[in-house]
Amino acid sequence: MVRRTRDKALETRNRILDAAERLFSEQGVSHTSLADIAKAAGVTRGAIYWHFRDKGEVFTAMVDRVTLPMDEMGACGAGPRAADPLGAVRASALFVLERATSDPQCRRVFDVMVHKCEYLDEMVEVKQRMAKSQQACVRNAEQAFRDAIGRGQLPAGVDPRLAAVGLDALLHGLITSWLANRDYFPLKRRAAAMIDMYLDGLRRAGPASAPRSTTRPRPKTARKRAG
Amino acid sequence: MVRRTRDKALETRNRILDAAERLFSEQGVSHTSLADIAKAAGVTRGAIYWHFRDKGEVFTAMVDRVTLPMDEMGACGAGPRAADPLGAVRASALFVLERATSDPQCRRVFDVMVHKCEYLDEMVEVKQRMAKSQQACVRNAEQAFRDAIGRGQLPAGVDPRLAAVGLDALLHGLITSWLANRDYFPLKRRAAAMIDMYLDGLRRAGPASAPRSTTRPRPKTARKRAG
DNA sequence: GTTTACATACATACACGAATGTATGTAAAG
DNA sequence: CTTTACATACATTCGTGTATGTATGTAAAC
Repeated sequence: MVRRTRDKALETRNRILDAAERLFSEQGVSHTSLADIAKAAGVTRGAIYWHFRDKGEVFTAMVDRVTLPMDEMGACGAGPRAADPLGAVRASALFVLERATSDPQCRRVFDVMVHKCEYLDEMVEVKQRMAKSQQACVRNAEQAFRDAIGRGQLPAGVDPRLAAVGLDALLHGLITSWLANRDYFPLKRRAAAMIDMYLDGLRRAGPASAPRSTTRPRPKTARKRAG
Repeated sequence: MVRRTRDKALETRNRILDAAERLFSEQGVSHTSLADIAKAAGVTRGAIYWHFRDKGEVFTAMVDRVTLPMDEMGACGAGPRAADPLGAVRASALFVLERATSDPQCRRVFDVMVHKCEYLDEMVEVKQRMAKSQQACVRNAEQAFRDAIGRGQLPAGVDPRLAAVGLDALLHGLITSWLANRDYFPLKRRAAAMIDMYLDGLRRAGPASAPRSTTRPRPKTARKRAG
């Protein structure tokens, strides 16, 4: 069995990536050899070396096939012309969690990216892909929060940047924890409640929102600079 | 140079772990060989095999040396007898972030655990260590929130479990994102503001905290079960 | 306080498989 | 007939595990 037509070749390429996706998710990236992938895909290593330069290229190609959870955040239109920016953020966040928990391929690949690979210098491409995804998420949320303040949906005391970074961290933390142990928290069922809890907290924030805690640290005479 | 006394042997063991910590953090776990570690520690592989069974044991020993960020959460006394449970949570959370950002060894090891190793079946010990740390954090926060409701520090509408999981996710997400890219957000400087934003949100939560968003999805006739 | 006997704390050397990259073969598509 | 899309074969490196050597600490016997 040798040369197939162009589309057959593409199909072979996808079978390789499918196999890589499964094996990476089962055994981790560095513990999966190209021989393993070839065997699982029903081809030889020669086929892999024809389509990709090395394992790193297989990995990035596998990642490039899917839409990451946070990518949904930038997609959902929370632009300045949206009538309900806060609602858009809510919908986007729910979409992110929905995709992360329900789309099997997205879930598998993201799990590999978070828990089954090591980020060294050679992984810059994938790392930057993730960083871009995150930055888009934060920027979008920040803009939406700013708009929400302008439209009176949020009090002026809210720091849009802080709120956006917090939302991103919350989503990221939820997804990664849930992927590490799905019994830990029923993320799908409680996703809406979690997002609403966070957004409601912003909505009700007072202008001078200082905690009234009694054990709050007294202001020291000399304050250390924190970087 | 051969057999040193007992304390010299312990020193050798620590030098091996120090080298492993550095190399794991620089090159990742699976891309670091025992020969690399031995060379960096100024010993031979024989010394490593004397102190540890294999690389996995080196890794877990390295992890066991340090206190993880979330471990601080369980340590800070937020027990039922605390007069100010919410303040205790705040202090604990700040302590977690402070340790994660300021203690170089904690930061390095946690970075390795999060971004520089792959969690396969063989890594159960370390994975469970992390899970335990997280569960203790959530349990502690949940109890504190419950106490806070009892003492009137939080409105009764707050779901303690939800708030605790959210806080843990927020902390975890902040730390991991910051470790991946420290320029992304000045975590040390804004840690207190971030925690206060979250806790203030809980404090001001109304009893029926339904979002007033106009783009909120209409209730469908048939609701999908979310698991 | 030597000597004996053994355990400790490594260093050295070797044997093996595993993984990679490359070079080459080859049959079908265009 | 050339290029494509692989398969096959080979060379080499790398990492591991283990076996073995060996000098020292250490404790007891005498």
